[in-house]
Amino acid sequence: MVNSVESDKSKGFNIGEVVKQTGLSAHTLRYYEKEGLLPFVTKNSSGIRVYTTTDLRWLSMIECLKDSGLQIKEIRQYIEWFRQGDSTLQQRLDLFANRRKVLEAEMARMQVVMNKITFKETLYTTALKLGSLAAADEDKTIMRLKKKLFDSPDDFDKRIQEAG
Amino acid sequence: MVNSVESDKSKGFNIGEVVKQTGLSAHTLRYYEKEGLLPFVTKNSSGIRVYTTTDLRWLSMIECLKDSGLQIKEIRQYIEWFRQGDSTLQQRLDLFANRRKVLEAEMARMQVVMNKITFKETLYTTALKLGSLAAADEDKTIMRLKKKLFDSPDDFDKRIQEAG
DNA sequence: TCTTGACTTAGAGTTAGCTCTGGATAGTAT
DNA sequence: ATACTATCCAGAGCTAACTCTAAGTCAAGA
Repeated sequence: MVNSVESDKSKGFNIGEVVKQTGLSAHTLRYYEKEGLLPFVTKNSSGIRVYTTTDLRWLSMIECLKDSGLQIKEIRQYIEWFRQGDSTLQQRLDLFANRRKVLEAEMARMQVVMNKITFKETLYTTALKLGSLAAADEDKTIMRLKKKLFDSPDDFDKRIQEAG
Repeated sequence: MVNSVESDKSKGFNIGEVVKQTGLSAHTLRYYEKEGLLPFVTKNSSGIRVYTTTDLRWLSMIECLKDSGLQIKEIRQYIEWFRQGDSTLQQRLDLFANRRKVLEAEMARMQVVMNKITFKETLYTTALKLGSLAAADEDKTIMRLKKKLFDSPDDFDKRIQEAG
């Protein structure tokens, strides 16, 4: 066995194991640690990192916070708050409440983009069928769809109609 | 009047006008042009850029494509296809179809993140009410919510439960 | 013993997308 | 004419989040 740490799960995982489980690179794991994102990781007598299941849970949490749009330094701030205990409950609640608002706005934005992209997909499908983009632009079904999607009081939506 | 170009709309807009209308900086607009994203922008006899309404529509399109996750160079590729005319209809359709798939996946991912963040928000609201995170973790309502949200066959979701 | 391969460190390099600097020129207002 | 603002260009600098390099340590298998 090359990885003795790996074979005895009670002692935790070495970095190679964590790479396999998380999909993150060893470089990235060390980078996260340097940036203060994994303050619980310990090292054995040879100086080798030993990751526990708690560290793996933190990595999942970090992934979630990252996906929510948080930067590394903001995640570090959250972890520092966590380590300070119940005196920082309010700060952490504020952070999650803010994340939820940001995510909601982001998802609404993405829905708008999705509508536009879907319209373009339909437009180009018709263009291929008819042989030209100009013909598709004159197509009754396309014109009706365009009207339905973009003839709203939203100036931005109106501006996008003709390009591309 | 400082901006004579601005006051005569038939001649188009100068860069300052476009900055106001789009929220992009003049630097960014020149950068986009340098990167081949605005091949229709012309210059007057003094070398000053003159933007038309078509250019503004392209900027809206570029914003949409950027929001859909496309990189600058991929947007340039799209614009090159557009300029090549109907011979590239298939490529452009493929691009939009791919964008839709990517966006759908991204939105599904974001919904998962949203569930986790919303759970944390509820958890920390309860923690503040009860005075400690440990107490909130023992709370019946929280435990039921946690079970409902994360006791799925999804290993990832299970792993996240305890951290933070 | 030697090789293999995973690990260690500090620190340099990369990529995308801007963002800014400096110095010159152009156009308008008084 | 003077002052002021907007614009031009080339090119350097910045930030985030990695990503890699170099030089060396360590443990296990043949």
